[in-house]
Amino acid sequence: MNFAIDRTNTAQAVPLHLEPSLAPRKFETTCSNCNLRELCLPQGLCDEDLQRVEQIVYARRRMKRGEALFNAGDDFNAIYAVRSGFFKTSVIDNEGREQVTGFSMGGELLGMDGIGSGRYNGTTSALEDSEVCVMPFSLIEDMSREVSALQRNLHAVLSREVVRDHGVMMLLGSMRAEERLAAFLLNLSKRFIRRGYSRTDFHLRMTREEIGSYLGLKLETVSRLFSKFQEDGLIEVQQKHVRILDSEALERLLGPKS
Amino acid sequence: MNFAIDRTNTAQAVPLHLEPSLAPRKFETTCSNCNLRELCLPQGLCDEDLQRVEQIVYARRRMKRGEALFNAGDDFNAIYAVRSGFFKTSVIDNEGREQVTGFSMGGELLGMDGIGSGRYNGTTSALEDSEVCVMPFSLIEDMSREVSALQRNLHAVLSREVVRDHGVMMLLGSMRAEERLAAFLLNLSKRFIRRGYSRTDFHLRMTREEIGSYLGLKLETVSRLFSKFQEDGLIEVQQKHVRILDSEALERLLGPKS
DNA sequence: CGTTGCGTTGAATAAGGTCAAATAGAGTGG
DNA sequence: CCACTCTATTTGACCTTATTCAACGCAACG
Repeated sequence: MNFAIDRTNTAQAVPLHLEPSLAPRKFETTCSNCNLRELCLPQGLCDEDLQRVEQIVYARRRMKRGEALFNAGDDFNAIYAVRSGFFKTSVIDNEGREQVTGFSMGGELLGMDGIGSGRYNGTTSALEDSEVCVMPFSLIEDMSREVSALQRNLHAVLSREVVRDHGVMMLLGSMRAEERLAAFLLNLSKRFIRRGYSRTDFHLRMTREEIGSYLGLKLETVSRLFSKFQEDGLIEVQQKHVRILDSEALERLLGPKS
Repeated sequence: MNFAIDRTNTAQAVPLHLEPSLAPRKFETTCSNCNLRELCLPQGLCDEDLQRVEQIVYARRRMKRGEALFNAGDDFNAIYAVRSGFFKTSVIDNEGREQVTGFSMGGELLGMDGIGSGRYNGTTSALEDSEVCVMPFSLIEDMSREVSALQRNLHAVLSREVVRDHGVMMLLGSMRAEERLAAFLLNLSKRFIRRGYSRTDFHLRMTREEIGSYLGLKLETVSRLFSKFQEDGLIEVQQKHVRILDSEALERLLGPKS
């Protein structure tokens, strides 16, 4: 296993997929005045550190719905922070089966699966028109040697990704279908709240099939469960729009085996 | 979410669970002459860096079978490298269900799930008498600011943990029971090979129930599959001893859906 | 040599998957 | 703006897989 990452070029590096027009420049929105700051890599940094860290954002990239931010196997250069929009990440096995490993929204980081091997392990694509901050990883490494608060945050972010994944394993390995969907909805709700959206009303950006893949269920099962939750008065669903009517009951579903 | 890690004490830190007898000292076996070096944190380091990095190993800890290295919720101080033995890590949900998230053997690192929150997220315990190297995380952070090869390795290790977890999600979310067990056996085999053990003959240190938890199956299902694989001439099982007779056939099981 | 934990096996059951058909929307080009 | 297509979703009927419940065997250990 070889994880030589090309770090001969750092600040000068121009990832191939970036248009020249996206070369380094001052952005209207910097980390300092980004409203996602406290959910993102610069979380908790003091002003001075923040000034330095925002230099890491080498570019912005706008994505259209359906577009891939990176594909499994692509050379790893950068990690990305979601500035707006919604993403899914998935891995494909030898037989072509897709497993969605996560959905990402504002402030969350993408591409960390590429650090270890120098190639992205999964494919990440936009589920709606989106924008990301491009952060060349070599810059992050350089700067985190100097700004220890950044170093700490980077480690924390990586570690929390591991913790998140263990939660998904629990979901996939130990929960029944109903519980999985309830956990999924509550998790989305919680993340929307932190971003200032409604805790009860939201628009799912992913299909039933993508939800199913993430939850280890077939799309028909997901659809049936949505209908069942609706019949039971827990939620209201119409296509991609969901309203949570009784979140306590959803929480209870996660509870005792019933 | 708060991930303040106490780093007021670094080299002086004496984690509470360490006996005074385990205070820093020269070890018979250092990283430099550890045969697991290339599977572990110091992978690929030059001699000079290695000298410095082996200072990180603050102590060794011997573990008896069944003993917990750390429990979910314990304060996070250190990550651990397995020097010998075998471990399982699991998380427990609100309703007391256990999900095994991984099994670890020589050279693999434990406890990285604690970095983000300052508390270990899962419980790791020894499945046989074992020994670990104790590496206080604050030392690792300090040194990885100075030794960039260490920094790179730390990031790589964390990232590979994420990749590994995504593989498990694929297994749990998309594979059928037979495929899961086949994948499990082949994965163990591969890891044993790298450590110089037989690729075909090994002793499972975990129970059927623990295998089942890891694979998202019930222990009876695991037992039946072992029997079936044996009937089909793929393996020979007797209790915890397994011999792989036809690894190509196991590989094929992972293949097309049959 | 009984106890205890772990593993195996069988029969019945339930949960979710598969297959199929109908419907509803969203997007597209005329 | 409307008709048309294509895709996503819903729902039903049936089937398969893995679980549940239960009994029994085995091996280690005091």
